[in-house]
Amino acid sequence: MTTILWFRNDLRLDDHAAVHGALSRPSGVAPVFIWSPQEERSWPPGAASRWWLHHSLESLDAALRRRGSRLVLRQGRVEDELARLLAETGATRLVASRRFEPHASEIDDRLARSLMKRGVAFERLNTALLHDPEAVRTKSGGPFQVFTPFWRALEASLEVGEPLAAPRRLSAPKTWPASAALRDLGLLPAGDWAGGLREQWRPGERGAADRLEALRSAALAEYDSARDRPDEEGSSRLSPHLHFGEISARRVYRTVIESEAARGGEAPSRGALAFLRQLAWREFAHHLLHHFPRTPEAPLRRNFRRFPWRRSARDLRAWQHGRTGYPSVDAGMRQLWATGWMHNRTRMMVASFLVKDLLIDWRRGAEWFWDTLVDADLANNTLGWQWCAGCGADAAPYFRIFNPITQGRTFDPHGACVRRWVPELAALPDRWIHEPWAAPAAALAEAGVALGRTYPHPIVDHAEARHRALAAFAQVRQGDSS
DNA sequence: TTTTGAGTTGTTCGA
DNA sequence: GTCGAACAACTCAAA
Repeated sequence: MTTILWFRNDLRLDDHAAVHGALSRPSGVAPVFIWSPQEERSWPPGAASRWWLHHSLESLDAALRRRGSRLVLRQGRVEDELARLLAETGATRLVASRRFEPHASEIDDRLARSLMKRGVAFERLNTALLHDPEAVRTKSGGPFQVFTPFWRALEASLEVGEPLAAPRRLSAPKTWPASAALRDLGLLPAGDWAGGLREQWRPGERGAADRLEALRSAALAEYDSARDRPDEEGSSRLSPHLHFGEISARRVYRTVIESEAARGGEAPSRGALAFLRQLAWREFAHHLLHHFPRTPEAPLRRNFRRFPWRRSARDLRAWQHGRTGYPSVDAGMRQLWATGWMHNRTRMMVASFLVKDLLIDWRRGAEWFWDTLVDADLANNTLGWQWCAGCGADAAPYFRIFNPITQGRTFDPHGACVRRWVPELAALPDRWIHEPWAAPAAALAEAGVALGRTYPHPIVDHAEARHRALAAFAQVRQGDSS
């Protein structure tokens, strides 16, 4: 008897209920991954995500080989490939992690029905989240739409048990099904632009565990304050690892809690609480996506359907390429392009700039992030953009418009981020680094900056753009029937 | 059913 | 330079 262990965004062996589920019966196990981007409809993994996936699959395969197994790779429609795999192995059981993306869970539901007819059980286990979106409910039985009550309710009921250890061995199936070669999946970019990614990241379970250990041993103590500073290494950088399931949220949660207990404090430190809150936002994002499956494409608040977004391919391109003329915005966008990642504060700032200063539809921003982020995650990306645009759950008030100069001065006071990612401004003194247009001609000349030539003039005036945004947002207020 | 309190991350203005 | 208030109204969640 053979069990097919179907890996998706759960590319690990540690604390993996589906792996344990597959091993729970005396049978051979065939671990498989099916590459089927055409089935992801409008959200096929972007180039940065594919780069990550390539290396993560490589890492998982190596881990499986150390345990007497290996990863079978296939590509095509999942339904067809699974049918073939079942035929090739004679398996009667399929085990996988539950997926929460609306389209993916539809595919899985359909598969479960068709497999049942053929006498094959499709077992899906929640390996991705701390909570079950169906189980956490408001007192009136509905889903939560505000973070704080959600987190309170979740904390009250949260029981995170001892994580499951990775298995020592996986028994091989009687016959190994055919496997594609990893490089044939075509996940790596054609041109070699991934150098920045390679420098910054180590996809796979080991890389994830190292990040968690760095958080536990050092960053957690300062997390409360340092996490808000893009010019410091204060954030956990666990997001891509969590997205691909190279580490479980349960493992992360338990490690933080146990580390705090070992520290001997009365209660978890401020840093630990702040971090767990961030982890809870990931839960909340999945909770929302599960209960409001159309939010990747449509605003949660209906009145935003009539929002007067501007269409400007030129402005959108300037934003994407880090040529808005606002150094803090441009630094973030160029870092994103080079490394597949951006600090959370910078994400908020560049998102506010696109949505409020440029009045460009948040979906254009979400699409760009989707294609460029190594941690692109439908739940998190959707929540983040809707929050910023003011049209989602717990949305930012309409008057919260980030000032890129103020944000730069507060969170990157010496312009370290700007100097690194916008090198043509590197020689400017701190005083002008976030607003080169205000610098005296002599200072610009001395720093080798010629505005409009070596670095663009601002594409909008922030003060004017702010007033324009306030007027536009006034149009979608409730009670305004226009 | 109605009421009440509260809501991640900001900026500007005027004292 | 620092500080508090204003920016408005809406929706959620619970009592």
